[in-house]
Amino acid sequence: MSSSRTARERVRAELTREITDIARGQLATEGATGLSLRAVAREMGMVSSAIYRYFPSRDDLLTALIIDGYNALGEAVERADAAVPREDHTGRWLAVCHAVRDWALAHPHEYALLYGSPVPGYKAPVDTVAAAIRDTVVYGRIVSDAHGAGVLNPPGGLPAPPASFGDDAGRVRDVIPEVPDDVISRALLAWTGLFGWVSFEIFGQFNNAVLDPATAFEHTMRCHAALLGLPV
Amino acid sequence: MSSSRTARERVRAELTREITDIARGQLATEGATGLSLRAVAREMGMVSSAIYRYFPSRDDLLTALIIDGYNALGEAVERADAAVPREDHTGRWLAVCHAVRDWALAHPHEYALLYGSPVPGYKAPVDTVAAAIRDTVVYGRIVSDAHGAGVLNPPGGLPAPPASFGDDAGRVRDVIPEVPDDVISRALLAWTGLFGWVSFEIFGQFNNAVLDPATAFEHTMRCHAALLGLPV
DNA sequence: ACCGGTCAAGAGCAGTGCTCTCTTTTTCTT
DNA sequence: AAGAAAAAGAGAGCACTGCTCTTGACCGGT
Repeated sequence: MSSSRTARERVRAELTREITDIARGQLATEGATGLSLRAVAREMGMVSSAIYRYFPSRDDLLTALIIDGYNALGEAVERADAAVPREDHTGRWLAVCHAVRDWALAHPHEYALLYGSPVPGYKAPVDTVAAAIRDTVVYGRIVSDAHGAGVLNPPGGLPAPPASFGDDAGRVRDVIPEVPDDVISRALLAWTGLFGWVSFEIFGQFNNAVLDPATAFEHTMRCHAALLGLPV
Repeated sequence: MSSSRTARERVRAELTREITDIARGQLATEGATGLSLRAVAREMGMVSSAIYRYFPSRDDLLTALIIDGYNALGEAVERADAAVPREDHTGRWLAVCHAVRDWALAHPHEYALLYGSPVPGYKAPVDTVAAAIRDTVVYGRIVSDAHGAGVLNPPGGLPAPPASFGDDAGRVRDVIPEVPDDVISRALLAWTGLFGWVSFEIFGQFNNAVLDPATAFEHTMRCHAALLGLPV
């Protein structure tokens, strides 16, 4: 019977969840390298070796946390996008920007795990990629929708992407369907600009020069919207 | 006599340098968290406790490496800028962009140390800040020169920064002197965009979508130049 | 009633940062 | 020049880490 099997399976799932929860707590307070399997076990009243029944190594636990993080961020971004009328493309872009920044501010260590230096000796398994692009997919749909609605009106004077960009543009088109190369190029600029800003802020790169980042962020993201061609 | 004093001081300076060199090597191959004082000592034929005569803690060693890294990057950026005619502001900007990217590609772990997640429990001492802004100072001078020469011609349609941005703009003006708020705002956008791109590339955030990053990077930085108002 | 799979527990290995003490070497002072 | 003082190396040791292996308990299906 599957119910008897689930009896065991269920406590296993619950323990697994408890482990990741405690680990996430440690991550939040100590950061990625401060995450200790033994400390997690201690907090659970378990012996350290028992954890290995659930996660074969520390890296596997980290991977679980990374996937959770990507999903949490992706969900926040999805929710922010969904709260804005579909045809308000600029509003959707700004909502996504704020969702990313707010989530990063609320979970700096998790953000660092996702978008900071990769943990040394750690290579992201394929499982993470699907979760990793959740936010990107939302963003791609906004750009795609705006282009489809014919509201993209980029400022003049921008150089056109070289023909050799076509191959990469084709691959990026998987997440930003049906837009020409130059839109893809500008979309990449805005996307890297968003995360570049947030990373600067979270990682303390502004060196006390920007004390009111909320204001500067809002305005910079508005500029990015204008560069993309969104109406501002 | 100072020469007798330097006898000891000199071997001390040399050993200090040897420690940082070996540590940098470990950093390059293993990454920041893989850096081990004991391993450094072993490689020097020293006993681990002796290292503590030179660096009171692992974090202090890391700080030294961070300062070295900022200086190395800053120097690369300064050289790249100096190799371009002063009045070719666009060329200087592109030279700086390529210098940053090339240095990051050549020293990914060091780049991660500087611009990735801050090492947990580690906060940058004040000493690092001076070294940290070397590249920024070069960049600021380019923007300042271009504005002074009257060649900045940004595309229309960009929103103007809000008045509340003025305070932060004033502080940023320390490194980008004598330019109005809107130029500072655009300069911040380009600067964060540059590092956002490089971080995405170095940290593997492009997820196999951008296989020819050199081309896309060059074009994106050209776009940033145009947005700044530089002639392209 | 038994038997096979699952799990917790504990000991143990190799490694880490760091501290303390002890000895040797070098430098400064008298 | 001799002795005091400062600096540096060596080594043992503490508390911690990830991880492995073995042992013994429990639990569900035949």
